[in-house]
Amino acid sequence: MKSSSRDQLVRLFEKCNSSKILAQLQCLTLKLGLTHDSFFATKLSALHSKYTSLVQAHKVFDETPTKTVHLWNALLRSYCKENQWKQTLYLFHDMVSYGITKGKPDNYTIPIVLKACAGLQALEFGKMVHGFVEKMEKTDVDMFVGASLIELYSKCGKMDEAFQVFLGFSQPDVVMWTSMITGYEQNGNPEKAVDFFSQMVMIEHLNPDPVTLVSLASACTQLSDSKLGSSIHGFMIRRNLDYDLSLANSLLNLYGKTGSVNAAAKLFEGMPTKDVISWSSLIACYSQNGLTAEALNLFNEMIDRKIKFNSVTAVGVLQACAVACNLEEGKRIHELVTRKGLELDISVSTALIDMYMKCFSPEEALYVFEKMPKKDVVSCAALLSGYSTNGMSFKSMGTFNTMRLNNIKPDAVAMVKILVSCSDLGILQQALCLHDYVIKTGFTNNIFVGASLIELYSKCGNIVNAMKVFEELKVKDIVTWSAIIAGYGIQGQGREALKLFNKMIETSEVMPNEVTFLSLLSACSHAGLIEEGINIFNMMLHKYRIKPMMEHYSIIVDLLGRTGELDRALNFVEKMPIPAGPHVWGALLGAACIHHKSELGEIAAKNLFKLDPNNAGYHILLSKIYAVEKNWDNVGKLRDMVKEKRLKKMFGESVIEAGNEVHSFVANDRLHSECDQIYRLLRNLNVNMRDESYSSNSKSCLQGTVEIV
DNA sequence: GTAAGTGTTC
Repeated sequence: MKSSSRDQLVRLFEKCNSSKILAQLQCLTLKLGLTHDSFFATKLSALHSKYTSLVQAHKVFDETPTKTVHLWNALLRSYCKENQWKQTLYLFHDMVSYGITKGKPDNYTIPIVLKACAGLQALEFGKMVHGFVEKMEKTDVDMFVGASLIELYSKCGKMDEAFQVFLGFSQPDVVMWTSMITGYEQNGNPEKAVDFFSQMVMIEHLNPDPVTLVSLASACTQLSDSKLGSSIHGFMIRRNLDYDLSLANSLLNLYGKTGSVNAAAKLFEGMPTKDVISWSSLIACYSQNGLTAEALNLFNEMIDRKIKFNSVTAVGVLQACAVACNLEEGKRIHELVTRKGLELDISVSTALIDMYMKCFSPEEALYVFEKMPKKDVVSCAALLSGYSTNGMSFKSMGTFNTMRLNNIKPDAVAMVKILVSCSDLGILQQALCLHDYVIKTGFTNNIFVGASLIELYSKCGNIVNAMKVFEELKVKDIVTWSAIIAGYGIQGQGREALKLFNKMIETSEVMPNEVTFLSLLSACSHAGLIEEGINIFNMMLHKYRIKPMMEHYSIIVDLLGRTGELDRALNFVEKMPIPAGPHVWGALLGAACIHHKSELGEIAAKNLFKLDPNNAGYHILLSKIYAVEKNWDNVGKLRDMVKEKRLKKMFGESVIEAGNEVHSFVANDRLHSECDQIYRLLRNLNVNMRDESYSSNSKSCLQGTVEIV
């Protein structure tokens, strides 16, 4: 009788799927006097953690006198599932010290405990558990334990140790292989991850499952290998795995990151089920590939279809607003996000700051920043770099100081942003301090930081230090090479820049890219090296097969133009394979202005007024050409046009360091306390320059402007 | 009972 009611109860427990049924089952167990039966206690504890609470689960555990391994395991698993890793470890400690009634920690216990260790990155505790495993009979250790050990070591960044565990098994299963692949992928070694995958499939003839393919797809994302990615997609379809949501989502991400927008959209269309991750991934894919309208449309579709979005979705769509410079939509999403209470999420706030900064609304960005309950490196970096894009780099330095006061340590990206902001200011004193800081914080060998430091010193006029930084870099990549080449260019030392370029070609295996050529061409332009510049341009085209961008064309026009080769410049523009953009015509207009060629100026201006009608600078340049010719009628017409269109010219601001002070000036500035003396000195300089027959053109004074247009 | 998927500053 008793045994049959016990069997019935077992069956009822199997069917339990709600807290209500659980409560009834608990009553029934009590009535039948089976609460102390460790089997039911274990079941009750597990069900409580699933349907009610951990507290209830723990209560059942406490009230059970016979604590079997199963009961312990159930409670450990409950804590671990709730990510209460510390509690899990305390509990395990109790279990081995004094708590256990029957048996000892087993193959079920170890993976739970190891998971908690991995979550806490508690390597020492994990090693102790490993020691525990090593004392077990080898035949008793199963592959669940093996996979968990691999996960522990891989989460602690110890792939060598993970590999040793892996080698300890003669026939590792798919999960163990996958754990290794995931480990390498997550520790920044995607090549090795792909290697292990090939071995597993080609040599061991094991069948990858969806999880294996997810990890492989992540590795492909890191490698930007969309080819291998598509073959995963093919494999997935052949094996009918396309129902696997995680796998489809990770492919969606892969396509997005490798710029295969159409493939991503097609995959998304065909997915039988989609979750918030699928939607967010495609929105981010659109944003990151510049299809901002598509990103916004998809987000709006989500709202229309009442699909709930989360903070990740918000970040993706805010990026679209930032890229599109769409302040209106940005504000609307800010409101939506606030209504959902997501605006305090640190990454949403950061995306908002970035969006407002890129939409030229630094006040709004600061408002979001100040409301953040907790600031981190990334949000500070977003604010700091936003100030520099809004021409307020002096505020960036203030933000950097706030960071230091709040003990927020910059990472490599933040460091780059700080250095770039300082470059805008061109303050050598500050540059030296920052360099010192870079050394102290150990960023000296980061190539991105190195390149920014080189640029900083160049812009502060200290090429010696720029070169020192360059020479001390252990690894020199194309970015650092281009930075030092550009540095010499800024100094007007075009020949040195060319020498460095040749040295790079001869002594290293680094291949020049479009940025390198931009730096080189601009160096030639600043130094007036016409033929060298043309040669470099041809070399880029024919030897390196790099397709010139608009910037390359405009530099060549600038180079020809400022050296007086105006016919060649116009001829060059007319032969361009793509229609010339505003910068190209602008360079031509600038050249026409320096050399007083009103006819050429008119050609350029005609195109510019079409391409960039609201730019006051071009109107002013043309009017200056007319002024030199004393063609006051046309000057007047242009001035009227500017007034009529209400165009405003942006002020160019100069900053100079004298002693320990930084002074800033704009054109015709009379605000400085020593203004009279400054203008007196300028006049003297002008006289001296004329005496030295320097070909300054005080009538147009446009040399600086040509670079800006 | 073990392995996996989207996001913030370059």
